[in-house]
Amino acid sequence: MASLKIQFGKKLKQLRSEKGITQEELAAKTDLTVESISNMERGKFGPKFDNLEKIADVLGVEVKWLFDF
Amino acid sequence: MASLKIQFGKKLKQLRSEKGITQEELAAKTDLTVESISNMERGKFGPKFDNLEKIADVLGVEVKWLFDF
DNA sequence: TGTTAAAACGAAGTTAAACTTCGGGTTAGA
DNA sequence: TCTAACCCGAAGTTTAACTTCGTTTTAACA
Repeated sequence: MASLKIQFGKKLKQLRSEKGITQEELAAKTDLTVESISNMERGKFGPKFDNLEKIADVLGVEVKWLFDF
Repeated sequence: MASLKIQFGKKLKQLRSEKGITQEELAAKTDLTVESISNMERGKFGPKFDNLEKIADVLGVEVKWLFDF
């Protein structure tokens, strides 16, 4: 079973794609860099708590759906 | 609407209580201190990603249920 | 009332993971 | 080709998570 970071990354990428927004747009709206978003989607690291909330807000989903896998 | 840390903290406390385990037991099984667990439950800070996974494991729930509120 | 376990709480210091920056490489589509 | 979007590694920075120490509170119980 893949690690939580990997699973979270895949879900993040999936939800972002479904919303039709780019990594750059997500980065801008969360005050993060594109590299950080990329790293999250590839499971290199997970977001800290405050950014988890920001990401969910921008994607327009509840946090729990980022962990629905 | 309460912040994510506050909501998460309340949910953590609720799930831990339901399982009938103390903060000390949870701390021991997650390699954290009692103070850290206490701080999380009171919304002072959220766990980092790796510890989020550990906490869910010890409580015997999927991560997403820690964000179900 | 007195005792104890469990948890709350604050302050101050440490650590490590999140995050950035820089550079180059890959993929997919027009 | 050309370009937008994304991948990827390495090295440095930042800051929130985490610890440590100490005190206080709460609730349950003899």
